Amino acid sequence: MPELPEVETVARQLATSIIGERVEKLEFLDSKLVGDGVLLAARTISSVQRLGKQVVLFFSGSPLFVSVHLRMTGRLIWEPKKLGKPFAASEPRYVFEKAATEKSLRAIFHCTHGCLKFYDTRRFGTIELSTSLEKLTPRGLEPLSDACTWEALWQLLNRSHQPLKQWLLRQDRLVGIGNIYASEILFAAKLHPQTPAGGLSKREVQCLHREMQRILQEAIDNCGTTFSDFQDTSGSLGSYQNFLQVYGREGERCTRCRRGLIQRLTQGGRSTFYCERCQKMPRS
DNA sequence: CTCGGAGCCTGTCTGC
DNA sequence: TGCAGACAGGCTCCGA
Repeated sequence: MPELPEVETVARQLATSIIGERVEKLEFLDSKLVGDGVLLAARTISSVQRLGKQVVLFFSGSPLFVSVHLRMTGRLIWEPKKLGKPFAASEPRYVFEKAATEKSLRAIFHCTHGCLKFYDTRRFGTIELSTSLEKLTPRGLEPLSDACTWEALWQLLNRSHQPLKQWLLRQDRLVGIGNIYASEILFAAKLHPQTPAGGLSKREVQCLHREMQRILQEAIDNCGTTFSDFQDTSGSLGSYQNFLQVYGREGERCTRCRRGLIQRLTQGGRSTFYCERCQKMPRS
């Protein structure tokens, strides 16, 4: 369930390992993944960056970009040749359990000094090759960019009748926010998830904007969120799960007001968590 | 144009 | 113990 902070973490840590690596070939092991891997032959990785929820590899020479979308269960793991002991790109101390995960190996970037392996249990992830960075760049606003002022957010929210929680998940408006952080941001901003997105006051938008940036930044500082009950706790080993106030806490008492209980509701087929007491629906 | 729902996919958990 | 069904969820597609 990588969202912006998890993808940012993966991109940053991957950058420390693979910049300067020369790709020999890109091998696809899943019929769902297609592309001309030969294009990458003898190209050198010059940069790794996050664009929305995608990890994008930049190459030196004529324009060529590889975008990896991790979706739900995708993981990128750098396995150096010499060390013999592979490790997660996002966590050097990670003990890799080969037998358990080899089945989900979907693609391999063969490089001079090792392999960058793409694992994806549920096969939702994608790898895309493009000569145009513009094509790969998501349309939505980057929530931590200079362009994302509260006024810009207000403009985007304007006129939408969609419930706020579902609006936050729309990548064509705002990129990077997923199910976990949407609940956390709304809790922090004391906004009910079913509040119509376009109906917020100026003050509420300012608060939403401030809390969104604070939570995403704090999550990045903690290397994202990892759930211990997740199939195997590999990939990014962040610690932000220790800071989650509402997500996955149905029935628990609110840590803020200490009186309300955390409720769960389904919006657009996905779980939303909120405090029944301090996230009131606005009077319409 | 906006919005909601189905479908994609597989491992885990729950109930019978 | 074994099986069926529900569930997790980012994103695209389709229909209203």
